[in-house]
Amino acid sequence: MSNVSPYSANTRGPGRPREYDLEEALDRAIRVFSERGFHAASIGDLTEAMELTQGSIYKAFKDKRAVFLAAFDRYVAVRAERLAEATRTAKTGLDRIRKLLTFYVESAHGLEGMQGCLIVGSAAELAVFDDEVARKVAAALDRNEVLIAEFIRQGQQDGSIPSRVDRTATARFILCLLQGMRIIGKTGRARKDMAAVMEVAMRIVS
Amino acid sequence: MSNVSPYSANTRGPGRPREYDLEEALDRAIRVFSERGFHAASIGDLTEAMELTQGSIYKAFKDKRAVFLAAFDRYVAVRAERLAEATRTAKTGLDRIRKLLTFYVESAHGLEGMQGCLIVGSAAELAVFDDEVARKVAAALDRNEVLIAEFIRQGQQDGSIPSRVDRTATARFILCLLQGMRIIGKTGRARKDMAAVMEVAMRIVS
DNA sequence: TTGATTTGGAAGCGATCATTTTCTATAAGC
DNA sequence: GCTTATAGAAAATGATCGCTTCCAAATCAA
Repeated sequence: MSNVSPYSANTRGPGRPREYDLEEALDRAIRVFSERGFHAASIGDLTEAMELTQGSIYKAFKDKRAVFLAAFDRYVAVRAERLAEATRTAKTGLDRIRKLLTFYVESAHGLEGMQGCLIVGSAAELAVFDDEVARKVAAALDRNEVLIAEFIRQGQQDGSIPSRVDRTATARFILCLLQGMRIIGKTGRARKDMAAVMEVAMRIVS
Repeated sequence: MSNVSPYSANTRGPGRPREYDLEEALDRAIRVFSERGFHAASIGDLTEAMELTQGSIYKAFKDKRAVFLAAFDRYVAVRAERLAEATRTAKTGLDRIRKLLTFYVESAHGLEGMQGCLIVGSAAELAVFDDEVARKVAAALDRNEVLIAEFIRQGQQDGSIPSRVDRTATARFILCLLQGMRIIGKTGRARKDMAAVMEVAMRIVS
């Protein structure tokens, strides 16, 4: 988790040191941007959530968009690490897929589900009018798709997933399903509803 | 398509008549809100796209949010009608599911895909902080879920879909997939990519 | 025709927004 | 200990936002 952000205070130069933890502040910014989106999140919302003054924010970031980009990068990195953790213990490719789906069931239900996914929100709100964000969103989705395809490949190699399964198409299919769960989760669904979706999805790779 | 909006000029009272078609204007508002989201869409964006002056907009609607709500309602109604059209000719329940998926493949790729879905965008941006929109979004998703479940039921009745398929879970599963396709489509995918996703999905009901 | 009523259009309003500036406090480097 | 550089806090700024007001134009009811 270290060096996730280029703003990490890994080098101490002269001057008064920060009194706050930047990654912690970014985690709070992530919540604000996820819930409200970029445009609806005001600097006031951010200062309140990050527990910083406007001055401190503008010392650390060029502008609101820079806060967003940093929050986005951290969100992608943190989620990737948590997903890696969640799937690490799996014995087979099929089990990795199951753990991946479980990870999203957990994220897409209840309060966390209603908080929403920053990638999904950014895709909906910014993909058309902000090229850099669009590229970041596309890259994050692609990485996920590649990861899923790799899980399927592992499963086909260890015999837990039938070889007739089309890796590329199925990986993209699961990617769509995951993002869809995040959208549905915005309306506040119960875990068991999401778990049922997952069980249906497992049929595809069995 | 008539009487889709309560603002339809179906009764002519006294006063100067409208010089523009309100549903046409709303269709343009739909595009703006879909692409940019509610908060990023300024009144200026709306006047330009709807080809109206600010005065005309505020004559027809209480405020920006009322424009949004009317656009949302129209979007839901128009999409429901188009979907009904697209699935009407189907002979079996399975065929209805196939046509439903095809309908979303068409909507989620290329330029229309990048324009995005107003329901998805509203879920991401407004579901947490606007109760009325949240209810509308949930209602629209529920109607879709019920429709899918009904298609599955028909398929099980006419023998085109196996009876072992769990109607409720599979309907919600397909709903997730459709919304996910809309998110992925925001990044500008090709039709064939979406069609491949659809083919994988068809395995679930075969 | 006349009065009532509504639209179209432009100018103007207060509020809020993101951002900058200004000042003091705190710490590192020489 | 002096310089330098950054942090923190608050006030101020300019721009943009959503919205209102005002007036001429257009139509209906009488």
